[in-house]
Amino acid sequence: MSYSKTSSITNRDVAHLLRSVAAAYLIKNKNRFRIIAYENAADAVEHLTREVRDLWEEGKLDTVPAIGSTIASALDEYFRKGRSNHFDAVFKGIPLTVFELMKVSSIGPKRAYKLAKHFNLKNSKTVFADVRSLCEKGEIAKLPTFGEKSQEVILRALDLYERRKEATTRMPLPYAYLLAEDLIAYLRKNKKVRRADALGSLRRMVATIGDIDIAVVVENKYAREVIDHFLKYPKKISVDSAGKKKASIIISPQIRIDLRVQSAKDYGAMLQYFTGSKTHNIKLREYALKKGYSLSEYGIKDLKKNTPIRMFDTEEKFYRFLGLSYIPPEIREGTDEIELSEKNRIPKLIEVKDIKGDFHVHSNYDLKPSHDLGINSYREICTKAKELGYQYIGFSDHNPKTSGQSEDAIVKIMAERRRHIEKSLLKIDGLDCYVGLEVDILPGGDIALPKKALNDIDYMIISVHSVFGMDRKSMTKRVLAALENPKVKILGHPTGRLLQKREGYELEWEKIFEVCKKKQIALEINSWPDRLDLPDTLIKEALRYGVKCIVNTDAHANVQMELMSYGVSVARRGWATKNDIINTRDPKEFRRWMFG
DNA sequence: GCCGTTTTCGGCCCGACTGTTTTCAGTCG
Repeated sequence: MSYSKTSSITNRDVAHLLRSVAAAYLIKNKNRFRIIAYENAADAVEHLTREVRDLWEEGKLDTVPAIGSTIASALDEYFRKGRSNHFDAVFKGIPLTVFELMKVSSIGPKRAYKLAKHFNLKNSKTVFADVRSLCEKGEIAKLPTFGEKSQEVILRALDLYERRKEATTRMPLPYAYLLAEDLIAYLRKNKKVRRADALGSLRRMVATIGDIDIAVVVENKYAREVIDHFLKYPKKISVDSAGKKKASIIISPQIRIDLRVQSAKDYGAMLQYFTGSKTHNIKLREYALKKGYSLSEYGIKDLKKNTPIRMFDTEEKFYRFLGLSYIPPEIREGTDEIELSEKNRIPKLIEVKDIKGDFHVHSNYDLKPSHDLGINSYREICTKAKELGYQYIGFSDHNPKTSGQSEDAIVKIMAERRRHIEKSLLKIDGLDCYVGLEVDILPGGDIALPKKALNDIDYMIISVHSVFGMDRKSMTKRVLAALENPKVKILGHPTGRLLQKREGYELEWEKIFEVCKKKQIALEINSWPDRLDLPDTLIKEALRYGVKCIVNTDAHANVQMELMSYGVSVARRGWATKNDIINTRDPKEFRRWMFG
């Protein structure tokens, strides 16, 4: 089973391995709860905030939920030797092509096995082409329990799979939002639609979105009509399924839209169910079951009494009936939110209206920067900040480039910039302006600004903008060295990830957290759509360490200053309260943090 | 195979849609 070098095994690899075990057991008709156990273990590994291989090295595999003694010892052998007798035994007799075929939607373990066995498919490299040609020859339709329609479905799914492989599979949250808005506007054109919401991972504000989930309120008798309307969405490229209560369309090879219709009186249960996450829902249902209730998208059934299902028009009532306080969608990830909600200890998460300033904004002032300029002047940025209701603002142009100009020239540029800002923004009522700079962290850990220029700025955001490929240890050393500079107040987009384009670099986070806490340096939560960096799981860890964060937009144009809400949503997913975020403080307190 | 402030045994989330069947298996979310 796809054994690779054990030192580079990622959580995804392990999750895939465990899922393959589950599939193998399903094919062999083993106890279905054992199958579920392996699927749960795979889910758990996928949701870990740390590398499972690191946990294994530290002897902490048993701290992973859903991994018990059996799976732990099999994984132990797997990490040590690159293979495990236990897993090998499970996979015995199952062609490896099965686990390839399962990547195609509509092909699950059973059908994959039937295909691989019956047609003796052994070459994982050609298996998709092999199945395609079997479809085209009409061979698949002849198989028992398959048929003409199944053959067609498989052919279509193969098309999608191959087209999807070329493209990235998920899109950054803000792009998905635009798509969802367009669809909702289209749905509302049908007057029978009383309400429409984007749910699922969109409502939970996950950084990258795969499918888009939409729910609408419609009177039962019009459900069919609204679903038909949905199926005629102009951007649709194919219909995946269409029933009386739900339907799915594909709008590009990698984007599927699921629609559910429900009446107003039980819409609360629908919202709850369709928002997810899957893990949250499963845990909630297990919790309810212990109290004698069964949950579904239609409401709550009392298992002890033979009463009709209880309906809820709002989510708040749904949770309250179960003895739980409301849980914001952003933290419904199946960690510990249900336990805390039961004890009424869900924190009050930060909101957009709490934000009082933006500290990562690029202007068009030409200081011969190392990276791109913005398009608005300092004054225009201030006007925008006032419009957004901010009480302070920080200008953080990129540092002047270090090649091609002397240190003295750079010092001069910086002094001139400071004079320019002070002159042009002498008095703006109710808006404190800070002169900042976003400075590159050079590969050796130095910062890309001469010492003599430090006097002309109030604060520095330091960021890695080059040489991303360093190993964890060296990168940590590099960042720690740069954090020592006294003018550093913010570590910018701390992982350097670009969603769907570039993985972030690895850091020894405990060390970073420690220094940031000691020196009162804020970790940035960057709202830029392709960044959303710091990621939510790391925010949660940072806050546990007592580190503060700051939410910025990294705007290069005024309109981008409006993207703050995405950064705030990431903060919320990291369980951040107002108190955890520096730029919610009132101007006086903020000044104290800046210069204190 | 995992898990436990009712349990170390006896439970384990719930339903829709499709195709191939003629009551259900497979897949999906």
